Amino acid sequence: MSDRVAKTALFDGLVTAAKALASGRRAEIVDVLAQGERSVEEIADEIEQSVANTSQHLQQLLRAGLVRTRRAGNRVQYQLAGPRVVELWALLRDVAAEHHGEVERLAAAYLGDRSQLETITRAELRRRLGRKNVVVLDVRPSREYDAGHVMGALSVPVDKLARRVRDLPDDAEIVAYCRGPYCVYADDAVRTLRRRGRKAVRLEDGYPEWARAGLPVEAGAS
Amino acid sequence: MSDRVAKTALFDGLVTAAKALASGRRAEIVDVLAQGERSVEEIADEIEQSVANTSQHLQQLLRAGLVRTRRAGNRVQYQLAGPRVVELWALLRDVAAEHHGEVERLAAAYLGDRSQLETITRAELRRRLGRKNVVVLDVRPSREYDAGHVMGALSVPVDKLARRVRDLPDDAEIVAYCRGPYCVYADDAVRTLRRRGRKAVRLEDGYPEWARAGLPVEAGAS
DNA sequence: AAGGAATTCAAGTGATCTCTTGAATAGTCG
DNA sequence: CGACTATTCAAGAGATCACTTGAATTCCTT
Repeated sequence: MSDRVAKTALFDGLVTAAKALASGRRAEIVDVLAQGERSVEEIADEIEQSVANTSQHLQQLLRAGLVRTRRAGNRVQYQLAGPRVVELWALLRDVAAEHHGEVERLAAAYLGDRSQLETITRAELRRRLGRKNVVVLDVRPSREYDAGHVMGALSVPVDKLARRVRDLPDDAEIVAYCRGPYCVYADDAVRTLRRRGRKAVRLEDGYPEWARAGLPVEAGAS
Repeated sequence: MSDRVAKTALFDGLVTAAKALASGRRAEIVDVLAQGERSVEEIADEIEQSVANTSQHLQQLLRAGLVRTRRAGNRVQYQLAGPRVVELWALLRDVAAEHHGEVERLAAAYLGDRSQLETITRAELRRRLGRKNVVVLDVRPSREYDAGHVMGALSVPVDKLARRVRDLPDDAEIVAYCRGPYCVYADDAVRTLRRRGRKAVRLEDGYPEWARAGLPVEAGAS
């Protein structure tokens, strides 16, 4: 085999992970799986694609080794193959945000105007953790909270937030977080809370990044 | 604009860097540019593609923001847009090696049997740096050495190694490095040296990774 | 062992990607 | 200012990709 052929094959191989993530739909899948394992149908639902199409995307992620399966009852549960995958997805996003101007405009179109929403870093949240009158709110679906959440956080899924605002201490500073930097839930939560006169900010990214950074987490229902 | 349309566009946008790196040829380009800036023709030569095709690949990398240009004399010099790009390429490679079994086989086909070649980590090289009778050999083309190399390394391009073996101290332990973990130069160098009875090992990765890790470097001709 | 739900497979269509060829452009240097 | 060279553009061929539809598997449950 000539050197050129072998080198071509090697670099084409080294690039499998990029190929696997070179589709917005597969990136969405990785983003969801970073919150915990899911069946094919649940993923299809989340990314709003047909089950057949979703299954094919999952096969590709599987072939690239980014994802693993496990049978549970009569469904197949997919999960990320390891922490490096979350890392890769995060870096990819960051590079796009840093080097590809377009992203900002697209984010604004999907998330709305964020300029009024204050964010804090993981380090800052870490510092505030456990302080009196700081409340950390996990606004993801409760199943994701159960699978793992920031130590001491309360589970209040966005769609239930309006009804539960009154349960939160009046004078608390509220920090909301959700799936990641481009997840709408925390934005919506902060807007809802501020409209009701609460002090609320959002964590700049989400649970997967917090966990990956080795910061304190816990699991289980509230 | 519906949420689904906006979300689709956002995730498609977040994935631009993956798309840009989803081609083995473009990955080769990034790998070369990690050694320093190059003109289109030089890159075309390195990746063994036509100039027109190479130019188009470069335009794609440019549009994704992974690469920058600068005019120098009557040619255009391309360079990587920032250190995150090297980081991304390295992570991509690592994930492929870790999760995609195929890579090992492809690497063996291109690089030959590596099982006899001892490697050391950056940390280990760092420790040996400056010790008596340890010689660090940069076996890349001398231009790449000039652009930046491991502190204290000697420049001996592989194609000149055979002639210069006798200049190396007899009893030295030799550490060779080149462009990265899948670069042939250091492998060839170590094989040549061992055939001649020298103690030689290779650094597990290359100069870009060393520099990115903030380890001691210097620039300029020897 | 049969019924049934979840998942995967297969085939087809339109869009996108890679590389080629040949020509156009732009910018430097004499 | 004009010639020359490096780079880019444009159009086209063949391969690959994303999604659809409809059917086939698989394997749990009863």
